[in-house]
This record gives sequence, C-alpha cells and structure tokens, in this order.
Amino acid sequence: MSKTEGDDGSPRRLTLLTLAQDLGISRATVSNAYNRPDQLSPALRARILARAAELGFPGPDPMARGLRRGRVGAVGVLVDEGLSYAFTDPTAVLFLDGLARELEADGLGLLLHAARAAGDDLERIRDAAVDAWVVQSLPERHPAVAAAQSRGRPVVVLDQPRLPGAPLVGIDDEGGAASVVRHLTELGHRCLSVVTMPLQADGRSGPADLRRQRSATYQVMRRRLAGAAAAAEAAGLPWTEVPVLECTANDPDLAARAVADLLARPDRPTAVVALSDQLALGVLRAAATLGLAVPGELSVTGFDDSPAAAAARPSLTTVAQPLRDRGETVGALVRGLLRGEPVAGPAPAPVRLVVRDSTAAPPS
Amino acid sequence: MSKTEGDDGSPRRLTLLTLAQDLGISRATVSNAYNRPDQLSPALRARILARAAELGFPGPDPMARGLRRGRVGAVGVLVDEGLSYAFTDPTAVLFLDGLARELEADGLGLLLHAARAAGDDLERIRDAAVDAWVVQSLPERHPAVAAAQSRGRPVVVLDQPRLPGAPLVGIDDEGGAASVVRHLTELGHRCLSVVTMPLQADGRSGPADLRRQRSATYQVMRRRLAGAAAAAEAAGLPWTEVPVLECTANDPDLAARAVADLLARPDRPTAVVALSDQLALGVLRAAATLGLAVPGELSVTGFDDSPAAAAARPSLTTVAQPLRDRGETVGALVRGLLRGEPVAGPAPAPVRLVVRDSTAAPPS
DNA sequence: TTGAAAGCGATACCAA
DNA sequence: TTGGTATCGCTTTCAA
Repeated sequence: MSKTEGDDGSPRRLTLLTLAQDLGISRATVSNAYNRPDQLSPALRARILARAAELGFPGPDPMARGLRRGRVGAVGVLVDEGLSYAFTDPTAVLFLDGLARELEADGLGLLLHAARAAGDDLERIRDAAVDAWVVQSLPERHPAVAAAQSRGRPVVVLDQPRLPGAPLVGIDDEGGAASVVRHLTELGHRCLSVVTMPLQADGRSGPADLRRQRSATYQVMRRRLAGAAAAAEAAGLPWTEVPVLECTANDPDLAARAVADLLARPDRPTAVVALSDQLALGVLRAAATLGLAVPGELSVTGFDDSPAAAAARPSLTTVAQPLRDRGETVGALVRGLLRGEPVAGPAPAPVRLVVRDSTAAPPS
Repeated sequence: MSKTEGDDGSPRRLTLLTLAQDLGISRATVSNAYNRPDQLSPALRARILARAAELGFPGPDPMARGLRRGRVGAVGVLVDEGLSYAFTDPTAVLFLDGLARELEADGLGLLLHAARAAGDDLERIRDAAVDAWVVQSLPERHPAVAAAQSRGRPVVVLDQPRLPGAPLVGIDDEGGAASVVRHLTELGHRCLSVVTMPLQADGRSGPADLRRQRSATYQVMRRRLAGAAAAAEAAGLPWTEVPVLECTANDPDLAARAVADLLARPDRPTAVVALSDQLALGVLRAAATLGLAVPGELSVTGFDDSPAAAAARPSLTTVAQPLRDRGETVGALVRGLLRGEPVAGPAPAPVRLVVRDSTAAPPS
C-alpha cells in the first residue's frame, strides 16, 4: 500500500510530513524547499518539488503557515454599508483598485467586509483572518471600527474617522469645498444651495440645520460643509441662509429627488453645490427634467472628479482629488506597518478646482 | 508580576491559555465559553467572558481556529484582470453584492483576487487562505483556475469556464442573443453589425472572423455569437456577411472607438448588436458623436439589462438576466458545498428580451 | 460540569 | 547541507 493513501486506500490528505516520509527526509527540509531555497542543495530541492508535483501536493497549507508565521496574506477592508454601495461609487472603486495593486506587491489579497451596524457583523470582523485592516470612510464611533482594532493589528484609515494611533489618508476637504464656493461667488452667485451625503448614520434626510451640520459623525462631510460655510461667509453670504439638503446615500437618484422641489420653486438657487460627483449628477438630472439650462439658468458643482464628472453633459465643475493614488498610498502604509516600520499618515493631499461646463455667471 | 505580562512587564500576547491560567481553569473550558455555551455553567461562562473583556482578550485567534477547524471563513473570488475592471462593470458589481449578501449568512467574507496571467499570481491564489473559490467569468484554460482548484476546495463558476466537477451558474446566452437578433430582423433590419467583448485573452481587437469566433475561449461570447448567428441565418441573413467587431475589454470607450469608422461609412449597418450593455452604451455614444439618430437612423441593442441600460438615452433594448440573483445562487451553492452537500449547478437561467427605445424599424 | 491530552500542519531555531 | 524539536493557539474527544 502506498504511503500516500489511508487504510481504506482513499487518498490521504497530503502534508509536508507525507512528502517527507515518502522521500525519506525530514519535513523541515521539505519546508525549506518551499520557503528558503538557499537552505538546501538545488538537487534535493528539485527532487522534492518534482515528487510534490507527482503526488499532487499543492504546497504548505495556508492556514498552518499563517498560524506559524503570524500572517495570512490578507488585508481586510471595512466598507460602509453594503458592498454594492461601495462598488457603485467610482470613487471607492478607484481607491480599491489602487489599494489592490499596491498590496499585490506583497502578495496580499483584499478581504471585503461590509460594516453594517448589526451585532453579528462585529463578530465576523473581529474573527476575520486578516493581517491588517483598512477602514474606508466610516463615521465616528462606528462599532465595526472597534471590532477591527480589537486584535491590535495595524489599521489604516481612508478619509474618516480620525483614529488615535492609526494613520489616515485624506485630503483637504475644507479647502476643496471652499474653492468651489469661492468660484461660484466670484461668478456672481448670491443664492446657493448645498446637497450633501449622509451626515450621520441614522438614515435621516432633508434640510440639515447648523446643529446637525456641526454634529455630523461623517467627518468628511462636516469638513466640506465647514469649508463651504467659511467661503460663503467670507463672500458676505450668511451661511444660515444657505439650505443644506442631506441625502441618505451617495446616490444620484436620491440627490435628484432631494433637489426637485427646491429647483421647481420660483426663488430657486442660482447654483447648487453638491458635495460629491454622484450627487451632482443627480442634480444635473433633476435640472434636465425640469428643463433648467445648466449652466445658463443653474450652476452645478461636484466633488471628487470621478470619471463621470468629465463625461457628464454638461461636464462637471468639481474638485479633483487623486483617487487611485490614495489607494496606493494606503496600501504602502499598510505594507509599512506590516513590516513593523513606524509610519505616519501623510499630510492631507491637496485638491484642485477643475472648472468645466456646469458653472457660469447667474442669469441676470 | 501579573500573569498577563511578560518578564519585561510588557503586555504578553493574550491567548486562551493566558485567560485560563488567570482564572485557574483549563483552556478547554475557556474555549467552550466561546464555542459551546451549553458545555459549561452560565455562571462560569459569564465569569470567563467578563474577565476576557477586562483583560482585553478579543476571543480565539482566527488563524489557530482556522487551522484546527479546517475553515477560515473566507471565500476567494477570482475576477478577470484588474479589480477595477470587475468593479466598473455594473453586472459584476451586482453579482458580487448578491454573493456577499448570501455568504454573510454563514459569516463568510469575500477575498478578491485578480486573475492575471502572470506567474506569481498563481502562487498567491494557491496559497490563499480560503474555504472555497468562486470563479467569476474566466476564459477556458486560464491558469488561475487550476491554481484555485489545486487544493481540492470547492469551486463554483459563474458563467465560464465550464469545469468538470464544479457547478456552474449561467444563463441561456444563445437564446438571449438569438432573441435580440430576431427582434431586429422582425423589425425589418437586413444589415447588422455585432460588437463583442474579448473572445480570447490575447488582447486582439478588430474584426473577428468565423474561425476566431468559433475558437473563442470566452465561452459566453462564443455562445452569444452562436445564438446570434443562428437567428440571423434563420432570418435569411448569411452570418458571414455580418461584421463582428471585437473589443479588448468590456468598456464603452473601446466600443465607441471600435464602431466609429463603421458608422461613418455610407453603407453602415442599420442596427448594431452589442453583446453587453457596456458596449452598447459606447455604441450609443459613437452614434451621438456622429449625429446619428437612435433609433431613427440606427438601432442599438445591449445585453444584461444592467441599471445603465434603462437609464441610457435612449433607453436600451437589451436582454435581461437576473444579475443579483446569480450572486445569491452562487453563494448558496458555495454554502452547500462547504456543508458537504452534493450540489449540482442549476439549469441556465432563462433570459428575457426587454424592448425599449433604442430599436425601431430601419430607415426606409 | 470540568479538565487532560492529542493533534491540526507548518516554521525556525539550533545542533549535527 | 540537513534534521530534531519546540512552538504557534486552538478544538475536541474522552474521561473524571
């Protein structure tokens, strides 16, 4: 009976030991054949690998290796809400792509986990076999973040929330938002309106008063609102008179619905500042539906400069941030942390106003 | 010196044993506190959990548990080419979303791996710590598939390739493609053209002759072309006279570029059959650029009925397939296989022609 | 209800 | 250059 079979003749599970016994050598040597080729003669190594191929041994077991080495070769990504949401936003997609590319260099895969608020979710996150976590844009105090941190593994944050001890990769949100508002006021707009992504994870939508703006747990939106407010005030526009509409998700349809009433009114704003390109696309759609000319009768701005911004008709004036680069930056930080290097989050990346065809002077 | 600290006073890594010793009980009991609450008194369990919380013990180590149980709690997904590509296609996104949702029920996460042809990729796939693999639409004989199969773990395929022993979830591609062609010929079209996604992973693009169509390693495209051919011939249109244009990726821009020349010619087709919605959107764009009225001067059809198809202007006549459902179906198969149930792939899901505004009778 | 002990499969030190 | 051996942290019979 072959050594590679159990008593019943069925193929036994192959391990390093099986192979070692088959070859009459120790399993340490077999291990070395896979992990440290310099530790044995090329001839022996070749013999081992050849026999492994013959027997169909696929190499060291990932789990056992993971336990022993303290590494699994996967980085968890905590994305807000459902995956579909994360995938649907081109911004997030480009980030993930950059991240995946960078992590590949160390053979690391991406383990995606939705960060819903539900309880059993937390357990899954805590018990996930990953070497590090990337937190992709979550609100403050989200329980999933604590779960991700619970094993003390490296954590890198994209955009939000700010976490003590975890490097954060972000942009100059205030500056970006301020620059679009300044652009509009310089064009002569005196009557603005703002559309924002969720400020808190409570599903609320509609007008967001100052109190709600300031208590936003989504720090990015809080910062963009603050930047917009500062620029408005600087231009002599009282921020309290600027309506801020909150949508329950970063979804064009929701934005279109949110601004429909506003734009139908006779005293409608002459410009709508959307705090993401996705939302801006919705505003464009709503304007089209109402027969409002953009930018003739209404100016619209976005934020992010996702590919859709340039493709939109009219093309979107927006704030450009280095989308894919951010994925690579986060990936590099993760790799550094896993190597044990002390890394600090980079300074907020600068943003740049991109003026396209969706903004013009207000109608006279 | 506390038992929870090493000789140097620094916090030692916490394990079941640490906790057990601290409490003066065996680690089996601590393990049971986490995994089989019915195996110990509620009082003891509460005491253990309380102490764990106090000490900051996050529960059993995922890797060790994985090794012991033979499960990690992750399912690998093999996606074609870069992740960005997979994410960009709404079809794929919906699939992934459905899959993630279904797998969540068993606490399984998604480990995404790009299936490039490169060599070191294969190693990463072979050594990935996953309980099963989902192959998302790869060409025949792609080496990554063999790598995924090498550990004998369950494999479920979406669409392609057909793999012995692995259940496949697919649709009636022939029927779908035939139905659009039939729709067009019934409208009176006699001059068609076809735009297709890659037929092989060799990066070739341009006209695809019959030989190349038949030797396509992307089975889905081969089947759709076959279905289209059959319907054309049945309507008395010799298939050899129908130009088939191959794009190097499922990208609207590429499709637009591919058909630009064709549509600019005086003897242009009266209808373009795109074998995916993404490609169809590109055709629409090209038509718009050339000032061709759709459907007045040109009919365009898609395939998939992705959300973009209904949103397009004009809205796209296309073939509907149950996108998110397929993710759930694949997820259910994976769960079944992991439970050791013998599962068979379902019959190809039926598809349905959805007639919208992008098709009409040819100009007279 | 609790605990002792045998692995799960591999790696890395150290000795030969 | 090769091998012995302790160890990674946990789960799970089985016996007490």
